Amino acid sequence: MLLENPTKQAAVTTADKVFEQLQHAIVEGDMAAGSKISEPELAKRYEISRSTLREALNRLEKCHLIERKANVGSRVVDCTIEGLLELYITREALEGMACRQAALNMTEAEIEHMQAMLAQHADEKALQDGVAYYQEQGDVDFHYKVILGSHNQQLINLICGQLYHLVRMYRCQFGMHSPRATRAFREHSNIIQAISDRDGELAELLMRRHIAASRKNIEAKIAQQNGSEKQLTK
Amino acid sequence: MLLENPTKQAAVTTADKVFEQLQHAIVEGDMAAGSKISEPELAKRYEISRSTLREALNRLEKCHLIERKANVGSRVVDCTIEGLLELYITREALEGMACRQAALNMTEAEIEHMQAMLAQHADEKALQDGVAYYQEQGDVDFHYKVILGSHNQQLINLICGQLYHLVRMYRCQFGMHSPRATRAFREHSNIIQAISDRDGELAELLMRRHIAASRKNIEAKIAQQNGSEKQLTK
DNA sequence: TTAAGTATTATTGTCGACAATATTTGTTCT
DNA sequence: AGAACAAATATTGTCGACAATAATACTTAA
Repeated sequence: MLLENPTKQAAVTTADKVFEQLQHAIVEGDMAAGSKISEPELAKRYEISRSTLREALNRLEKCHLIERKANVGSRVVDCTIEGLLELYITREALEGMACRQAALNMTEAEIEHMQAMLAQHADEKALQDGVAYYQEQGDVDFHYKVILGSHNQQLINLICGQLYHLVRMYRCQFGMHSPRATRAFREHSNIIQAISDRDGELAELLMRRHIAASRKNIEAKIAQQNGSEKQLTK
Repeated sequence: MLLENPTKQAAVTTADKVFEQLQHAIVEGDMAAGSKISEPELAKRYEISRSTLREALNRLEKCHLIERKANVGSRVVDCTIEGLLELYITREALEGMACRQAALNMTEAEIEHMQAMLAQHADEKALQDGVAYYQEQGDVDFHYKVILGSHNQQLINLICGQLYHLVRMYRCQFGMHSPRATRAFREHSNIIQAISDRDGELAELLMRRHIAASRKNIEAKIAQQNGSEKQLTK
């Protein structure tokens, strides 16, 4: 089975479980982006006390899914185009470096495993051409493997523990399903090659271009959406 | 007056104040790195309830100064050489990108202000040659200005709100006072020039080299310390 | 004496109530 | 009628107590 987030550990406390539920609700848009959060109401809905709810809210704040102001309260972050661009620029920096480190630090076994994963995705792609889900999951898996391969706990925490929740939120809310299957596959392949060659500089460059391409793809889709919306409301 | 952290806002709630005190205590080493945190004891010492202490602990965890395990408790992060290297590699990625964005997004007024600041530091340097404090503060100010100049809230939050607390902690605990005054000054000068020329690519490259140089400087110092320690214990 | 198991203690997680602050509603004056 | 001020309401911040889990100390058996 493919993990949603390779860095997360089992939710043992009730605050953990509520945190995960709220996380899903925010990412999927069940809790509207930008909406205010009422502690008494949420606590009642999840049948927990405000203390443990606040504990859960603190974790949501840690991965930048909500924002708190003293004596005022919490709001779900809102998804803006500016925010999306900022997020992808940050990803470019962090994942680019992670990829460079992966080229330096990954074990041969890890590299072989990633190559096998890519081959498997290639088969699935050939089989279920057009079905975006596996490709989507494949993309996420690929990026996680590279990040973990950096063997840099700081980078791993920042990207997997914080940024990726926001990335998933934007993907859900803007309805992105990474439809650049064949091109992304080729890019992944080239990146793995660079890592396998232990060419950190090239690996970083390729990863940055890969993410930049993804960003531009999303930008185009948003521009397109805005265009059709304008036509509808006209 | 020079701000310690340009992104922080006034501490209004008592949890905020305790958070700041604990932050100082951890950064300066008054709370030993790696030591366990007893909630009842700390709450008693600061004369607050456990609830507000836990609120403060949550913020400390947000900037990676403590680590929590469910049903076990919190520990102050420990300063290892590996952690230091990971931190600087992450800085290289994030501040490099911030510098590139600053070259694209800073206003002319901001650039002029930064040039003026550099000139002032030059005077101070000439006047108080050898006094490292102002140079240290100058370095911090310079980096903050560049980061804020990126106009990228994501980068600003990550670097100023999270990484820099750890950076200060390492600087304090390892007794670093950035003694590469003249060289750092020249590097700052070149970076500002690149920003002023709106050359994002060069700006990023120079910033990355600047941070890498700082990292190597610290590495050398640590190696030197270890050497003398070995001699002492021999 | 050591090891394992059990009982005890201490620490963390969760709860409901109160205090302090912000927001809303209602009133009064211009 | 609109704006400014005041009262009432609701929300967040803080507190102390209880429940659940982990760490410790003790007892017992091999």
